[in-house]
Amino acid sequence: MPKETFYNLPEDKRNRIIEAAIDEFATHSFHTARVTAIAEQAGIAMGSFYQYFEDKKDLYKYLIELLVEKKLSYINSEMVKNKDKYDFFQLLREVYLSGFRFAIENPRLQPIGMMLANDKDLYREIYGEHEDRSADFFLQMLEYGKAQGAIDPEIDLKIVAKMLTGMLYSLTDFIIEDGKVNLDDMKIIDQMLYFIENGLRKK
Amino acid sequence: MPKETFYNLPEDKRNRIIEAAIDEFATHSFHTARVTAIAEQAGIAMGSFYQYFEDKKDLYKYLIELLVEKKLSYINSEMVKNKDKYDFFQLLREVYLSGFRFAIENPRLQPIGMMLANDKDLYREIYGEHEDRSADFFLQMLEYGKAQGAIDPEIDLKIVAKMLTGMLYSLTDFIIEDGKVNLDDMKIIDQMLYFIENGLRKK
Amino acid sequence: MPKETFYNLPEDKRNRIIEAAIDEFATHSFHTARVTAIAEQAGIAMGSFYQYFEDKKDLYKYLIELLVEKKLSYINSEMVKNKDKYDFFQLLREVYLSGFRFAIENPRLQPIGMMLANDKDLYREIYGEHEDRSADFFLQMLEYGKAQGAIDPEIDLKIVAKMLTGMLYSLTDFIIEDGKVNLDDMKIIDQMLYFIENGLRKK
Amino acid sequence: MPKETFYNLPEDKRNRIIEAAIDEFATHSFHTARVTAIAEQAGIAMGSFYQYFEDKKDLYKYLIELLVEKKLSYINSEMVKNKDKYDFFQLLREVYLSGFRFAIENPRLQPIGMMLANDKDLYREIYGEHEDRSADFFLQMLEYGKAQGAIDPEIDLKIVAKMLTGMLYSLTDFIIEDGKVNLDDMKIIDQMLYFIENGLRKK
DNA sequence: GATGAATGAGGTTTCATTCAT
DNA sequence: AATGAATGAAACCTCATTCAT
Repeated sequence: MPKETFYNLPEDKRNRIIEAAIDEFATHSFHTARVTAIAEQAGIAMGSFYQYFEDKKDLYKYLIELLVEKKLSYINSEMVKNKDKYDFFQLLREVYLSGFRFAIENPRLQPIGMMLANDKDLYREIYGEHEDRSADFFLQMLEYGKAQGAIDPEIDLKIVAKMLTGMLYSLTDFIIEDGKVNLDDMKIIDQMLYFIENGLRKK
Repeated sequence: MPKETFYNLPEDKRNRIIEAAIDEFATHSFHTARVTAIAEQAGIAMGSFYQYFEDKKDLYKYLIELLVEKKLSYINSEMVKNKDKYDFFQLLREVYLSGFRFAIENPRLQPIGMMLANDKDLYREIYGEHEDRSADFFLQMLEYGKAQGAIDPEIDLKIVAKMLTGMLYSLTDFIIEDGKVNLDDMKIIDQMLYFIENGLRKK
Repeated sequence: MPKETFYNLPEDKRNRIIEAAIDEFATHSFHTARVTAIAEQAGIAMGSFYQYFEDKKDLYKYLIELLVEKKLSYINSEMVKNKDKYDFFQLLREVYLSGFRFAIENPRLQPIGMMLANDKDLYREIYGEHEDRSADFFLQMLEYGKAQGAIDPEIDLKIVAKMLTGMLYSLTDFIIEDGKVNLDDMKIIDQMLYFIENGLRKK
Repeated sequence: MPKETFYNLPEDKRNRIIEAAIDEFATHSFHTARVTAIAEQAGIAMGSFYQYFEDKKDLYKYLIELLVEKKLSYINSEMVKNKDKYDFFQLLREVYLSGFRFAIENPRLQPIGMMLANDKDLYREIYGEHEDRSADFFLQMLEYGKAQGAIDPEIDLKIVAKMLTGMLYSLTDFIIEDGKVNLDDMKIIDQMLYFIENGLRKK
């Protein structure tokens, strides 16, 4: 919740600040990130920062909100576009794929999320007791898949949701690290899907 | 690489320092961890700390080394004991299981590893360019399994190694969070294995 | 000495500013009082403030002047109305009484005066070397009383003037703190007068 | 409550810090007093300050405690020495006199007390709900005097206690301002006593 | 004249590390 | 070798005042 003043800023400057904040939080944890660095890089005076935001945490929360929103809209738009065309596993593929695409197009955002996930106190301050939102998301998908009869009913969905989350993160990391992955040949996705599908599909 | 003096310390005091360090680094990132807190909790003088270690990072590296060693020996001892009795999937089960057991018995060590994994700079400083040691470990296992003919040859092992790593971390986290998981009923493991095995096994 | 612009303001706005300033200076010392708070509460823009006043001190001086004026006129009007009807002690009673009444009716002004009295530097900046204007006032009264023959000639008027000042302040504070004092029963005044009169009256 | 470290300091340095603090708080309110100035004047590093005290308020509270203690012991020693020799008014004289002496010998302490008295929030933080400790002190004395039959029973002691407090402060201020008052000629005290005694004594 | 964003000096506090005993 | 005080470089944040529209 930035202050009014922030929203009144010319878009250009507002963006500079957001970009600077992303840069800083992508390379530093919340605690080691320096307000000074953000202000400097954004080309504003220290004092100005505090006219836009209550404090460092205020900016951080705002940023997280922004990123989540961006990512969700990104993923959903893909899903919504194709919802009817796919069965559960194709849907899952889309989710992973859009996740990867998002990460590739916004490589600085990945570490921010990872760092937040690792600062339990901060995470709780932002999301309350919601343990893990990503797993929740997968859990819903899985329940949908189960209802469709696509998933082996023997399988504990809660555990699989956790596993899918972990895999998504690891692979995303892998893909970004690698840098030069070309998602279009889809091999990595297919490999992964092949693995998951065999693991889940009802026989 | 602590200084000579550290190794010359009576075991009792050395342990107190290590325990204090674990406590601090388990609840704080490298940067927010305070040397003062460690010294205090260990019951040594601030000045003494710098007679045992070069600086904070020195202690940290040493600690990481220690933990890795401890974990590896933990896992390996289990494996070695049973190596001949199991096929690849049973081996994998043992690896995961011992990973969980280790985490449950040493719950403070998990967050330390997670935090390190998220501080790329620090990670690199410790492991050089070695991207991900856990994935390396799984990769070796997978190659062994492939050689045994247990694994579907279609599958890209490098990717699966990453996935296995991610799953292991996520599930470990899940198990620790939950707190009251009783590994003895093995259900969670079986669920997971069921999933993985279907995903990998040669048909 | 506010700027021209201030005096040109519509009375309503001018009053809002004065009221806001009183509120702020009644609850904060000169240094801790915030211009921002005053502007905000008065409903004017920060920039406007500096078009009305040179700076914070400018407003403050103006305010003090205003308050002194208000208080003096308050007291004098009572006195003047009744001057001929009373002897010295009755006059003194009126002074104290009107002092109390003023404080009760304007409870926010009391702390402002107290705080100023305690900031010697500020006080001097406003009143120059005039040590203590309240004592001066009492001194004049006392001299008048002495001339009338009402006061014991043995008594050093300068000292008594100081004492009367101190008592007035303390009692005013006492009365305001108490909150629910009903001046109409006059008991507190009579008690005080009884004490003072015995102390001063010529025998 | 300073930290251990402060008490372990060589007396010389400890005194330098106390002196510097007195200097700063005698000329600035709690809020405008600067830790920097104290450290500088005491000739210690900024960081050292925070090894001796929790924060600025910690030092301030300690200082107040110190001053109160000093003043009380000062007054009491005088009283105790002479308790049996004097009747109520002589005792009162001693109290005032020792109050003046204390102020003259410790002229920097007076403004500190005055400023505290004017910062209601701070005062309450230090003394809880105790409205006014000085008035309490006088009230006890007056009750003692009344019991002895020295004081006119018509008089409301609570009010007089307040008045005595106010007078004491005003006169102390007067005396210090004046600078060159020679208490030994006692005239000022006698004047004041003459006034008070007439006001209170039973007739 | 009015507005409110921009500025930056200045203050408190933290903590890794050094130093003196 | 052990101690623990000393140091000072940051970091965050506040607010009076100026500036640009």
